[in-house]
Amino acid sequence: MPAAFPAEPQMSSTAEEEAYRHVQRALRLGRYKPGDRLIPEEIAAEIGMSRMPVREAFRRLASDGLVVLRPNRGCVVAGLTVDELYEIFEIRSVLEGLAVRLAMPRIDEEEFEELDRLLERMERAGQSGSSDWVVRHQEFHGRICALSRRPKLIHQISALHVVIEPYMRIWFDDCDKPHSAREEHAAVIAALRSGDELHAEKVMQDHILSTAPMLAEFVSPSR
Amino acid sequence: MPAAFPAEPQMSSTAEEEAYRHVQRALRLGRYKPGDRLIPEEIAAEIGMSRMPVREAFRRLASDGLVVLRPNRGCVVAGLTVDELYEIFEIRSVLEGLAVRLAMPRIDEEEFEELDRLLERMERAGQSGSSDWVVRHQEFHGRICALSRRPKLIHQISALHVVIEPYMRIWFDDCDKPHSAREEHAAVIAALRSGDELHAEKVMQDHILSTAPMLAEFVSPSR
DNA sequence: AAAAATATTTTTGTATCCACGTATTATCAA
DNA sequence: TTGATAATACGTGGATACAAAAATATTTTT
Repeated sequence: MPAAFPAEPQMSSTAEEEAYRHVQRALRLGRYKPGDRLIPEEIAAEIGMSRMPVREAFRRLASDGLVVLRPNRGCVVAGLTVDELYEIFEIRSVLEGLAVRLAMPRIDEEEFEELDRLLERMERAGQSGSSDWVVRHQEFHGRICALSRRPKLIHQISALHVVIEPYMRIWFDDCDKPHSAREEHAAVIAALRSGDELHAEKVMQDHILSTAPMLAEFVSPSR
Repeated sequence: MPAAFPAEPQMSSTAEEEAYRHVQRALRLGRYKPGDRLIPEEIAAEIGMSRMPVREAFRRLASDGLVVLRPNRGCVVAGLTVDELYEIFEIRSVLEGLAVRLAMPRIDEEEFEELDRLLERMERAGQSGSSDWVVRHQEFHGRICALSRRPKLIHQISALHVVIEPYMRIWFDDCDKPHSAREEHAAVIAALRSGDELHAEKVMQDHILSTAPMLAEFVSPSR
């Protein structure tokens, strides 16, 4: 339910769900900064409900690693240290590597064309400097993961994309340079076409690991 | 905070935490069966609190994948299908494989002796048929993970161990046969001693993947 | 007797209330 | 002025209250 990828359509039936979506969205867009305190009463007022559903939403957000909940001291926006950021990318590398390996046998020509299309869309967003490059990028990775047909794997990877999303946005906004993303992602597609599962897995791992250092510069220095 | 491994010592300061521990423990021990409905009021009464903290604990347990929460219809114990069980073991294989790779450079002779001790303890528990073989087994895997010094990685792996724990217990209880576990784990230690990171990673992956089919027999057939 | 409709009970979701813990400010002594 | 201490404001955790939804039991109808 963290859901970076699937763009889940369903309308929120409960107040808790609405609170969860509302705060998660704000966090992904970087509206709050790490360390900011989230006061249930304020957020509840924003979306017209009482504190209880918001409190419950906080629990889920804490499980997702988006906020930190300390007893009697409330809810603060989680931030990543450089080490934690690298760690997340290490984890992503093996999880998405696995996803690629599992996806390979399920990709037909039609699917390759879809991946090419997604790559193209990501590139266009990148050219225009629009920050929905980040969303397109998630879509690209998400599409490959989806092909693995492993719900829990998809879910976990998606959750990690949510956690790093604010940093991806900062990174993208701060670098006009047309970075090497295009070639790297094209290389992933090429590796998938090669039919060599282990090779493709490796290419995805390398792609992900090569991204981390670029983001690391934009992580708040210490803590 | 799912915590299969670290045997966190801290006393529960909040009611929510106590509820979380209480229910998680019951689920791990297999006291409830998949599909069982958990009624907040009942559990609250058991441990002497109101249903609010229990509700909140449910949210976390749902994030852990231990229960399923459906709006307006309460909380039911999650069960794994065969596919889901295999999927979890696939995920474990790459995560724990990564952990082994990262742990390797940090293991000294003293640590190897500790691993041997843990292997021995696991074996003794296995011989005596005591079902804390499962706990010893977690300790062994947990020790290796801990050496990776990657908090989030450790946390995720630990969470997966919690999810499969009930099935591990059923499996162990149902098989008096002294299974191949001893050799497999000894092989992991040997691979770590070899100093070849990629080899050790592979050995751990194979070990984990080879376990899945044995457990799969004890998963309720369909659903 | 089976199916449908209705009433009743149970349980869930959310709001409100209160006591306690924490942070902040004000007051005072060195 | 600075550091300790007391007073105050604020926020959190948890209990309780109540409305709405689901599940269950009951009655009615065919």
